[in-house]
Order: sequence, then structure tokens, then C-alpha cells
Amino acid sequence: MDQHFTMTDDILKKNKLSVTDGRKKILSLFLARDGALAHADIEKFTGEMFDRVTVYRTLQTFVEKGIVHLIPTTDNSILYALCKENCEEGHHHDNHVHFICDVCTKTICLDDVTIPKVKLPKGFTPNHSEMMVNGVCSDCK
Amino acid sequence: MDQHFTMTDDILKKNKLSVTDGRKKILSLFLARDGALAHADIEKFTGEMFDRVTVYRTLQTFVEKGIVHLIPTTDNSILYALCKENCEEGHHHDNHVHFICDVCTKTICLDDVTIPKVKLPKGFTPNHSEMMVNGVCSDCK
DNA sequence: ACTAAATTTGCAATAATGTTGCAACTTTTA
DNA sequence: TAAAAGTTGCAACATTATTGCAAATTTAGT
Repeated sequence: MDQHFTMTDDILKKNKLSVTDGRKKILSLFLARDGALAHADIEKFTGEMFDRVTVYRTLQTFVEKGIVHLIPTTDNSILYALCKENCEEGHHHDNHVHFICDVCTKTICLDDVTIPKVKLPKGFTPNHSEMMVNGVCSDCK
Repeated sequence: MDQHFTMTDDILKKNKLSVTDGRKKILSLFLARDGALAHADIEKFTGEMFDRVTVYRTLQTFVEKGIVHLIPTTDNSILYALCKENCEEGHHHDNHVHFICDVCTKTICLDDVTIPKVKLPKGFTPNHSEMMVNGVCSDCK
């Protein structure tokens, strides 16, 4: 399949999920891509390989297990990203900045860039933050 | 209609848009609400008053004119918000933090909270940032 | 105030996207 | 290797979004 075949199995097993072709393929797409993927992207790559429903359910399962996390968008799509550093542990995906490249349109997890704290107005209590920066990524500069 | 009736007309005229019942009503919803609205919210409030298509097109027009701006979400919906401070000028809607209340689920523009700059890895050039914080808002605390 | 031009709306059709139940199949467990 | 557990695909359905076009409304000019 590709060079990630053992890695995908490991991640699935670690999360107590059955190792199936669909999950391996979708996981390998994330590993190969290093940016975020939307449901539509995955359908494009997998073609007629799996049913649409399977893709939906696979992504949902991955989110529940913390294998991928969601990235907010303004265009009515859901973006899913697997973060290199964190996916080993399966948690704490949610403290880094996401970068969206205006040129290649990839969404990249900047695992090393922590979201800064902001001072909120009186009466507001923070719980969790998301931050997205767009611009030009290191590949497109 | 409500106390904002002149304000809605002013905003529409300032943006060279025909003053119609649909636009006035939708704009007045934003003015009355002070939080963000999704397409579905607007349909709920307006009921059978206007066609769904009109709501879609009105929101699209408002975004193009800069009357409202988009807020990213992870739940496959588009949120639209009119920011109190900026809507007079019709631009620069995009430099403040958005707060999503976990209790009342409202999304609120914190017009006074500026998005902090972050240091990006080598090779990345920033252009624009978005930041969302959720937690408990001042009404729900 | 009245009319022509420009703009906006609603309808109908269509497309795209997401969800559910269930039977068949595959993977895991022991 | 067989039973149990988990996963998949199909079909049907639900929701959400888009397009073209004719009718209606709003605006601008007189």
C-alpha cells in the first residue's frame, strides 16, 4: 500500500479499533499529507473504494478516539487533521495554531506554536481556544 | 417593526443596497441579537416570511458588502456576525476575538480584544488571523 | 408622482451533503 | 477455527445549498 502500513496498524490497535482497509487507507492519507483533509478530499482520493457512509463513520470514529481533531472553517466544511506530535498519545491535540496557506490551500498544524492567552472582558471565563493564521506556508514561499 | 428600523435603512443605503423587507428584517435580527447567527437561526426567526433562497442570498450579499463577517466553526455551519463597533465603517471586521459561550451557545464578538501576534516557524508568512475562545460568557456566569 | 430601468424575490428544479437501520461481511478473541 | 464483536455497504431518507427565470419590488430620472 505505502510506507506507512505498519504505522497505521499501530495507531488503530493502540486505539482499540479493528484494523480494516478503509481505516488504514484513510489514516495513510493523513500521514502522507501532513495537512488537514475534508471529507470531500478523502472521497476524491479514495474514489469508489469505500462507501460514503464508511468515510463519514471512519472520520467520526477517529475524532472520538482522538486520532484526528477538527479545525474550524468559515466555508461550511469540516476539516480533520492528524497532528504528528500528539497522535502517539492520542490526546492534547488542541493547543496549537493552525496555518492555512493561501497558495496551496493546505491547512497545517503548527504543533510548536502555542495559542497565546488573551485577557477577556470582565465576567468572561475562558475554557478552550482555537487560533488560525493564514498566509503563505514554507513550501509556497 | 422594531426600534432599529432607521438604522437598518441607513446601513443598507450606505452599502448601496435596495431597502427591502427581507434585508431589513435580517439586519434587525443581527442588531437585536448582539451575537452571531447561523442561516438556520435566521430561518427559525423569520419563519415563512421569506424564501430560504432569499435568506441565503441576503447573507451572501451582506458578507460581500462587509456588513457581516464569517466566524469559523467546527460543526459544519457558517456563523455570521455583525460587529457593533465596525459595522458603521463597513470594513475591518476581522481583528478581534470571538467568544462562544458553552452555556447559552451564543457567539459574541469581543470587539475590544485584539488577536495577539504569534511567532511562526521559519518560512511562514502570516496574513490574517482568527481566534475563538469558548467558555462562559458574562450573562451566564 | 409616474414610468422605465435596475434590482430583488419566489418558485421549481436540481445538486450536494449528511444520517439511519439493517443485513451481510470481516476482524478479533479465545 | 468457531463464536462474538465490530465494521461495512446498501437503500432510503433528511437536510442544506445552488441555479435559472419570470414576476414583483425598489430606485432613479423626469
